[in-house]
Amino acid sequence: MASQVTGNETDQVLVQERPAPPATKEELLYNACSLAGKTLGQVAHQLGISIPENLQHKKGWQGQLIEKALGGINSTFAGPDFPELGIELKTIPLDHRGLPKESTYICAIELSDIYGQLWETSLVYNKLKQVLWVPVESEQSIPVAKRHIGMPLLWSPNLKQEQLLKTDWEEHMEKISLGRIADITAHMGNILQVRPKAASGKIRRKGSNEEGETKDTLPRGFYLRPSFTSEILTQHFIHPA
DNA sequence: CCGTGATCATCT
DNA sequence: AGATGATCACGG
Repeated sequence: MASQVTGNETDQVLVQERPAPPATKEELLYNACSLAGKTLGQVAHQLGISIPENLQHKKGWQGQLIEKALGGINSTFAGPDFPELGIELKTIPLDHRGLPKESTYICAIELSDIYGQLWETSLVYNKLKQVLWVPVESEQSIPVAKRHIGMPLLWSPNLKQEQLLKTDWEEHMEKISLGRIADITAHMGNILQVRPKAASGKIRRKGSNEEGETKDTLPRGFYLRPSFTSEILTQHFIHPA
């Protein structure tokens, strides 16, 4: 990986290595643990990345920062961030109580060639079967640079969780395969919801149902509800009430 | 344009 | 306050 020189050279030239992709999950987890307790500002500075005042126009900034810090692939690849390890990286914004502030985006929903898809080979399952959660302090009152990174959690769904995910996914996919994606709202799904995922509400994309018909629809994505990600985190991190 | 990284802005 | 629907930036 390329190294780079940070801006200030008054004391010495600070050369920071862009971490190479980790070879093992132990290495990835170790690296993620070493970020815990640091601020986003510290990590950004080490990587020579400028820090935005707010995330209004930089919505994916934290996620991309942590991804770079851990040597994840930087692309539009529709699969886990660490393909060799089969691990997906997700930063998760926490409020002052330590609870998730937002839903968690999983992936775009295919609108073609969906007939006969199985849960076991779905993109949702492939992304969620092993996730490295990296909590980030995300109260808006805290300047972006001062927000702390928390202890990471390498998680895989347990049987109950996987069953819930599968059930939701199958219900959503059945509607979609019948050409009824427009009928799906974010109210549906116990833990996995379907919400718009586009640059704007005006975007339209061709889809097709099992009869080969096409229609224009607003692109959608799968998201995990905050109540579910909260459950994931609290399984492992006990915090006082 | 599309999929990734997500959070924003508004309504209930 | 919490959730839903809408939106922003970037790389390919």
